[in-house]
This record gives sequence, structure tokens and C-alpha cells, in this order.
Amino acid sequence: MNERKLKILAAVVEEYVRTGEPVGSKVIASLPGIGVSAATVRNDMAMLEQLGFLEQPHTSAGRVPTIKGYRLYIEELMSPPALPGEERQRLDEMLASQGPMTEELLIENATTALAELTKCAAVVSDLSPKFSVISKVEVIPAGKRVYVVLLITSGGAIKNKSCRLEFDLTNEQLDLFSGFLAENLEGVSVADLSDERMEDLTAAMSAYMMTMAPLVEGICELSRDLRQHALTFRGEKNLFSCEELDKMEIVRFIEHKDELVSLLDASFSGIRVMFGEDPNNFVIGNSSMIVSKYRKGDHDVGSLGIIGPMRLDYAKVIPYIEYFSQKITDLISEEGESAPGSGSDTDAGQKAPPNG
Amino acid sequence: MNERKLKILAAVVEEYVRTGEPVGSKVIASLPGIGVSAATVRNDMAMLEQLGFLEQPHTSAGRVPTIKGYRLYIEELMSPPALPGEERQRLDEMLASQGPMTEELLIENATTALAELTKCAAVVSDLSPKFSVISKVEVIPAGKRVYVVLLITSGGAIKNKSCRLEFDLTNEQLDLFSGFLAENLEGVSVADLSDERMEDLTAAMSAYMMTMAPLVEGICELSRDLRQHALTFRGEKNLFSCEELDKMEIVRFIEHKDELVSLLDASFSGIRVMFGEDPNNFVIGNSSMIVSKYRKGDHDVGSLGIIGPMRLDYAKVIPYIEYFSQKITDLISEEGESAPGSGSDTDAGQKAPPNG
DNA sequence: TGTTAGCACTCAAACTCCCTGAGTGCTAAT
DNA sequence: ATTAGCACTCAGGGAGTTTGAGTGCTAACA
Repeated sequence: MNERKLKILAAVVEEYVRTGEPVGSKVIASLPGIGVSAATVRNDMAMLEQLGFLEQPHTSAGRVPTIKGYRLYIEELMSPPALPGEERQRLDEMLASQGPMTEELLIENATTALAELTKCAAVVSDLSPKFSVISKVEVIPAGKRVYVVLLITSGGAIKNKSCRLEFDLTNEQLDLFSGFLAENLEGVSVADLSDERMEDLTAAMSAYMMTMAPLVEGICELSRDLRQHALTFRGEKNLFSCEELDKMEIVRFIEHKDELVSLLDASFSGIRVMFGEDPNNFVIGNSSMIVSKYRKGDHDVGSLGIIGPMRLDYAKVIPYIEYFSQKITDLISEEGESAPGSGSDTDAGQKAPPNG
Repeated sequence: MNERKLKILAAVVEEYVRTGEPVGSKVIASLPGIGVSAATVRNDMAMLEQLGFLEQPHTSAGRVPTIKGYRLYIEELMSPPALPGEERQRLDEMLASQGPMTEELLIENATTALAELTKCAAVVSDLSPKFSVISKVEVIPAGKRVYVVLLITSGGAIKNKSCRLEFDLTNEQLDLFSGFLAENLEGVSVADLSDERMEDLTAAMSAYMMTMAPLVEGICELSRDLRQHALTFRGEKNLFSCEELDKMEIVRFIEHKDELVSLLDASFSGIRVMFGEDPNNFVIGNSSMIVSKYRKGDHDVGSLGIIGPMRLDYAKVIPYIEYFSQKITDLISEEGESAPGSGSDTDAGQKAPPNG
């Protein structure tokens, strides 16, 4: 594997990404920076094919990169351009929103921006609320025997749920219960708010247990919500407008996008690129997925990435992903100290990404 | 137009819906209940074609219904089966949910169920919160100078938003403001909660205006939210798995589904069937949309329907739509007095005069 | 007058055959 | 080690052919 062969491999990848057609020796030879004849290129390409970096759709066609070829290109060969200052500014603007910012809103903007910039589907799996702190618990009477429980986190997330009790509560009961909740839950990390902990709490106030059970259950559910990966998904349409992906596979994929979480969860650092090769895998065939983690303080608290065709301009899109993951890390990490902004509108059940 | 011709038209529609292939005279002649020869059928079909109810994809193919043909079939010819009791029970179960039922949840369940049952995309445009009553307004401190405003309606909708103030409120200020809001807003119909009304209110408490402005603005926004059509959409995947619809058109459609509201808004009664014929229209070509209104008390407060291929088993799906719209009407109308439950039994089996 | 059998006609779809051209591998010359 | 040249391969596209489902029309029949 000499220098020139690598250069030719890179050229094939880039040319193929650009045109979508198998690329022949003549085209490569005519490229600036190659400087050898088509015949020489042919010899090298034959070698690269033997090594498994290229393949031919059929005998008389040009070469196309294999997954192994893409991988080598991405890991060693490509040179992603640094984002110029103006570009960064543009990206920052896409993350911003007119109201003050919450983590949730930030994630949404980032996903939308990523989908738009890369013309791929974009996905963010966010676990950051889990590493927030409960800043407020409220129980609000909302009708005959109906009560709304409300959980607010330091990250600005607001979750609510209405519960029905068997009996109405007296004001004293309500105050007592509210006080109890405030004392025991406010300031507690969401991560610590496990079901067991809740059970301990309810045991501690067993006198009221019978009556309050649905409220406690409601709070459990809300905290379970907060501890769970929230999946944000944008740009389905970009998948559909992509010729090389099978429409039915896309549909199947979108239906099961929850399963993405397991892929996004995997621990790694830096940028990770996966290819939809294994037909048993739920991922779309002939697709690729590029992911990066972001952090909050010292924890990895989420992953963001894109899903698109394997024929993708990696050198262009990877810097976007890197920039966003870094930016999100910065923004949500600093957020801990200063109070969270205002402007969120969380709502029970609303905005489940339109069911696929 | 004699009896037999109508029977033949109906047979062509049903056969075409069943097979998806243009249907020829021989097939029709062999159907039970026709009892004439293929030649006779041919003569009748030629007549039906002249009248614009059928057409031929090409000279040597069978006949396919035109839009006019579908319309006649739907309005006069088909006989939708009454839903048997067990079927109704199954549908009721699909509407129910384990937790306490809210209008919002009901709508969601109905949309999902409709998409699943009909294998089409299902859509519900809901305006019912507008005809609910504010049952609770709360302002909750949620951090330094951050307050969450919360609106709960009699229908069970909960909206919240966090706002940032310039200064922290004293307890007295908070109590006073809360009391003021409760007194002036609770029990008020959401429809009456216009921005002007809010302005009047704020004028009435102008002393606090400067400080409270963001909160008032927040409440305005929440009530604006409540007064707006909420669009619920399910079953995109069903559109994509439908051969006869153009994938790109589907994508375009899904991107602009907000524009559906204008179509769903139109006032009509009973069941309405529309066809995606006009290419300027944003609707998908070769598709059809079946909609029905539902009411709350005396107002039409929403529409629900499905979008699928024109080649659709109308006789099967229309009863579902009728049943759901009746059921939703019953459930959200009774809700005013007693809290909504799941389980009332109502008759929705009448044949609605469809509307073109 | 309405219905039917028969026949000639039509035309999309599937298939075959052939040509073209891009691209290759191999070999001999440089 | 590189290159020019040549024979070879093969997908894609166009033209011609066949097949068969389905039609309209007409003449005979009840």
C-alpha cells in the first residue's frame, strides 16, 4: 500500500460521492494530483480491489468503494475542512431561539439544524434530564378528585400528569403532602429518584398511602420519563428523497426508531461511523450512521448523529456533528450554575414525534 | 341507467378495489348476481364509460372506476355493513386507556386506532379545548426569577410555560396575582379568553403590570395554544406502503400537513369524501380523504378522517369513521357534567348522507 | 326489443436479438 | 515501474415479435 494507492482510493471515494456513478480509471487519471496514466491507475485499482477496498458492480463498470474502503477513507484519508468563523456563527444561530433556552429546546434545534445541513435524517438521544436536579414538585387540584402532579428540573424540563384519586383531599392533607414532597424530592438528582427511593418515601408516610397512591405513582411515572432517553428525530423526508435507500426499509426503520437507542447508547468516544450492512440489523441497508456523544459536566448524557446513504460527503458532514456535540456539551454543562432560562412548553404526551 | 347497469358499476368498483387490476367483462359476468353474458356486460360497460363512470387505461384493458364512478358508488350503491356488537366493543377498547381519560388522549387513541384499522393515514383536527372552560390557573415559582404558568381546562388539557421576570415576586405579590387570576379566569370559556380580554384584565391590575407582564404574556400564549386547531396525524407508514401513491408526493404532503386544517375546517355534515385529483391541490394525487365532523354539545369542534389511496374499501372504512366520530362526540359532550370515563354505549350505525 | 355468440381488432407487457460504449485485464514495449 | 494497445466483457437501450386479455361490432336469436 503505497502513497499513490491511497491517493487513488481517496479519489475514487470522493468521485463516487460526487457523481453516484462507478468511477473508471480514465476519470481518476485525469484528476489533478494523480499524474499517472489510466493503465497505472487500473493496476492500482485492481490491487485495491483485491485488498477489499473497492469493488465492481459488474465486469465492465468502474469501481465503487466497499464499506472497508469507506472506513479507511474516513479514518485515515479524508481531510475535513475546518469550519470558518462565519459558518460557526451561522450554526450558532441555528441553535438559538428567540425565547430563552432550555435543554430540550436546544436539543430540538440541534436536531433540526443537523437534518437541514446534512440533508440526512438527524437523531438525538438525550439523557440529560437524568442528570438534572428536581427543582420543584407540585400537586395541584384540578377538578373533582383529579390532581395534577408537576415536576420541574434544573434543566428547565417540565413534566405533568393528571391523576385521579378515590377521595378529595382536604387542604391540610394537600399541604402536608406537598410539604413532604418538597422536603424529600426538591434538590434531589433525577438519577437518584428511582422507584425504590420512591417506595421508601411512601413507606415513610404510610398513613396517607392509601389515598395518595395514584399521586405517588404519577410522580414515579414522571421521574421515569425524565430518566429515560428522549429520542428526537428529524428529516425523515431526507431519507425518502434519497434514491439509493429502499423506501420500505425506511418505513420499517422509522417505525422502529426506538431501537436506535440501543445503538446510540453504546459507549465510545469521538465520532463513530456505522454502516447498514447486516440485513438482520434493523438499520437501513446501504445506509450509514454517524454519531457523536455529548456530555454534561463529566457524564456522557446523550448522542447525536445523522443517518443517510452510505454515499455521503463525510468530510463535509462530520465537522457539523463534531461542532454541535461540542457546542451542546458547552451549553448544557454551563447551565448547571446559572438558572435555566424560561420559555419551555412541556406538556403531557404532546409532541411525540409523529408516529411512523 | 337501469338497475343492472348500477349493479355492474358496483361490481366493477368492488372488484377493482379487491384486485387492483382493471376488470373485464368476463369477470363481471361470472359474478353471482349478474346473470347475463359477458357481451351484455360489455355493452353496459361501454354505456357506463360514455356516461363517465368508468374508463379504460388503454383499449385492450378492462375498466376502472373514475372519480365520478367512485362518487356514485359511495353515495348510492354501496351498502356499508353495520358494525356487529363485538366489533364495537373492540373499537371502544382501542379508544380507552388505563389512566384517566382526557380529550387529548382520546383524540390520540382514536387517530391511532383509525390508522391501524384502515391501513391508511389518519388525521384528527381538534378544536375542542377552545370550547372547554379554564378550570385552574397556577403560577409556580421555579427558580430565581423563573415562574411556570399553568393552565388546566375542564377537558383535561394541561398547558404550561416557564417565564422569566425581571424581579422575584414576594409571597404577597404571588398570592395576590394568583387570586386575581383565579377570580378572573377560572370558569371562563377558553373561547372567551381572547387577547383583548387579557388586555382588559391586565389593565385592571395595572399596578402590577410592569412586573407581571411576562406572566400575562405567557398565559396569553397558552390560551392561544388552546384555541388553536391541534392536528394529530398517524400512520404515515401506511401511505408509504401504498403502491399507487407517489412517494415524493407523500413526502411533500406530510411536510405540509398543516395545510390540511383548511380542508378539515370546511363546514359540512355527515361523511365527506374528497379525491386528490387536482394536481395544484396539495393533496396527494390518486388519493382520497374521508372526513367526518364530531361535536361537543352543539358545536362542531373537530374533524377526523383518513387519507389513503382512491382504491379503498369505502364500505368497510366509512363505518369506522362514523362510529368514531359519534363516539368522540358522546364522550367529550358528556364530559362537561361528569368527568369523562370510558364505556358509554352509543349507536353510530346510521347511514350518513355523504357529501361530495 | 333486449340478449347473446362469434369474430376481427387493439395494445400493453414480456421476450428476444442486436448494437453500443464504457471499462476492464493482459501483454509487450519503453 | 509505467504505459500504450488490444481483445474482451457486459449493462443498457432500441427494435422487432409474440402473447393474451379485453374490446367493439354484427348478426342471429328469444
